[in-house]
Amino acid sequence: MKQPPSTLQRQLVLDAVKARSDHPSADQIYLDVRAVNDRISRSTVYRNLNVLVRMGMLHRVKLPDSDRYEYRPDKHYHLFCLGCGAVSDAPLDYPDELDEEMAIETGYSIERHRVVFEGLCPDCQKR
Amino acid sequence: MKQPPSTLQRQLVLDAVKARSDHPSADQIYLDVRAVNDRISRSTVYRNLNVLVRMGMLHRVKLPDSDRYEYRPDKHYHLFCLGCGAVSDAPLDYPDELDEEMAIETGYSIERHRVVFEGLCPDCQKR
DNA sequence: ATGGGTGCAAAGTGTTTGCAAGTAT
DNA sequence: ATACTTGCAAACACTTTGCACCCAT
Repeated sequence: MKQPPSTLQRQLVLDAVKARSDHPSADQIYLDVRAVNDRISRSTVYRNLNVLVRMGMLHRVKLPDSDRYEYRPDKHYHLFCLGCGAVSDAPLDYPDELDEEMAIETGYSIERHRVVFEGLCPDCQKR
Repeated sequence: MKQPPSTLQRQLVLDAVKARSDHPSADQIYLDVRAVNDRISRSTVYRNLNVLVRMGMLHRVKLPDSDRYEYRPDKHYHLFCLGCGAVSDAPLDYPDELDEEMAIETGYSIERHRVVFEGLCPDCQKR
């Protein structure tokens, strides 16, 4: 039941995330949205991020510093740079079987797993 | 260079974490420490958790809700219950090779990766 | 007219920090 | 003496919420 955004504000939030591939934080999205329309409030951006995530149109990435958002629909792993906070998608497949295995082993019903690789990006290594 | 805790407060914080296997949050640790000595402040607990993590005597587990702490020294994965927030260690080995692979593929220098399985624990499934 | 969405300011969490006083070596 | 640690309160970063108003159906 994926509905399209029903307000201008919602659409702008979605567009802002789509327009970036660097996993922006809520506040970066707010700033991008503000650059387009400076009458939109921070709470509206936060609220709409939550709505869009609930609708399944965006995904929230949980990182050591804060939550980030992405448009890419498939589950995947992430790389986090401890130096500059940059985030990128990891070149690894998401193994669904692992969730099933874990469910069987532990009795949990597993919805997903999240993986974050932490290290220094090439730029930060030079410094 | 693992030094033993040098103050009573530090020792109590370490003891409180050691005494639990349920990955307590900073505030739960604060409460446990308070139960032993009610003159210890919240900031002292937070500060000492940071010190102990920096010393390598404790490990910080990054979870969707807040940071948790554990004494177990080896890297491993975690299970997080979306219902009640319970955390446990996952029965899976930590593959060091994966960090090397990722480093080669991406140019990052990888320090570690963190894995959290999210789902419902057996108790929460019943509800 | 009804239900959802908005902006604003205030409140909420979880954590850190400035500071003056205290403690250990 | 020196460097480190404490308790307190205030500050912080990030996010959510109460409320009155607005908009679209």
